[in-house]
Order: sequence, then structure tokens, then C-alpha cells
Amino acid sequence: MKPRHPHRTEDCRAVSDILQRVGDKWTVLVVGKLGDGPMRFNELRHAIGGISQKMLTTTLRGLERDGFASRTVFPTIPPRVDYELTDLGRELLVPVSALGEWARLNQGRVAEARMKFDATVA
Amino acid sequence: MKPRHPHRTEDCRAVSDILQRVGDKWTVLVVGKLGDGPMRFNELRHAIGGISQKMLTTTLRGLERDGFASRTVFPTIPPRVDYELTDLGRELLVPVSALGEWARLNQGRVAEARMKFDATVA
DNA sequence: CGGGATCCTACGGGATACTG
DNA sequence: CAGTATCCCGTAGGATCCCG
Repeated sequence: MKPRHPHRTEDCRAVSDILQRVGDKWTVLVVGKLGDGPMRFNELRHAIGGISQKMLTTTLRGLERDGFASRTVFPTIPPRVDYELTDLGRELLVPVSALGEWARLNQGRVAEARMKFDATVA
Repeated sequence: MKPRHPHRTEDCRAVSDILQRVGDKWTVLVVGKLGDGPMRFNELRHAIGGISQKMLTTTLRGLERDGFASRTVFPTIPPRVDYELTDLGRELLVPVSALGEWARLNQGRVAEARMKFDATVA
């Protein structure tokens, strides 16, 4: 039932780092969309909806920097840029999807706990 | 190789919500420590190290609100308050630990990609 | 089309002091 | 001991305009 080995602090730091990296407002949404295949900038923009172009740029740059996505430029006119998950990005998608599945299944329980708590406080 | 069903937007939103909730600076560290068993306020404080008391309070309140942790007050003098993961909290710990394990194993690859990217830009 | 450069605001989060 | 109350700062992130 209970994991037998205590959680080591340094490991938790690594988790914390990754989660903060992936836990910003848009990263998982972008990664999720890219999980369906390569996409162009505005294609992503409209598929996600609500994201500013600045934040999409920032998010994509971050993913590229960490090796989760690749950027391919076609020097045509008008220009065309494709974004795609790398192997590392697709591997990341595995545990992230698992967490996502958990979130999907348990969002009701969280919402309920939240309502109870708020009611008790008020 | 490739997951056959496309990621639905609403599901990704749920993932995003949970990840933002859990992706703040301290939540996973607190949850990780609580994973070893019930703990008192200052016990947590020192076990984690570097966290301000304000943020520990905030983080614990958040966990309590979402039903991930429980708070037990012993009306003694001096007061004693125990925090403990709920069942929901322990269940959350499963996919989070998986992601954590991934982070631990792959932090090298991320660091490498990051260095390469930074070198190329500069 | 795919951004870069700016400006601006809200909020996460630290430091410090006080309280029951 | 376990908080609450303030003050303060940096940064995430939105809106807008411009460019090749």
C-alpha cells in the first residue's frame, strides 16, 4: 500500500523542476496537440484557442530548448514553420498522459472537496 | 507507437488544471514529504528546507481545500497540528511519482538539450 | 505567415513582525 | 508552536503594434 522507501529530497526537487516546467499555463496543451502530429504555428494557435501569440511563441521556444519539440522552417513565401514532438517529447507525453488520465477521472472528487471546504470556511 | 486517439481539448484542460495546481513551487515537495506519513507544521518546514512559513501555510491550505491532505488540530498548549495525505492525496501521488521517476531518469537529457540550444543561440 | 519588441497588470512568493 | 498580517518585488502572461 505504502511505498517502502522514503522520498528523497533531491528526487523531489527533480520532480518539482519538471512540474514547474510543465505546469505553466500552456505547455501541456501545446504538447497534447503536438501529440497528434506536426503542426504549424497558427494551426496550433487556433487548435488551442485562447492563447496569445506571444505565449505560444514563448511556450514553443521553451519546448524546443528542453528538447521536447523540434522546429522546422520552410523558406517559402509565405513562410511555413512546423513544430513536432521529439522522441523525448513523446516519452514525456507518457507519464504526463497518465497524470492527465488521473486528472480526468478525479476532477469530480477534487471539485467536491473544494466545494465542501469553501462551504465550511464560509 | 503513436496513440491512436487524438487528445481531446477538454481533457487537456483538465490536465492543465491539475498540473498548474500541482506545478507550483512547493506542492509536490510537501506532498512528497507527507507521503512518508503524518507530519507537523515545523517538522515539514525543516524537512523541506527553504520554504517560507507563509508559503507552507498557503500550500497546505491548498492541499486541504482540494482534498489531498487533512489537517488535525490537537488543542494542547503548545498547539500541535498534524498534516496527513488523504486517500485522494495518496492516489495522486501515484501518477505524480511516475512523472517524478521520469524526471529523475531524464533530467540529464533535458539539461543536455538545454545546453546545446543555448550554445546554438549564442 | 510567423514571429519580434513593448507596455502593462496580476499574482506568486519572500522577508519581517505580531498573536493565541 | 502554528499560524496571521503587511510590505515588497519579480515575473508570468495578455494586448498591441510592427516587420521580413
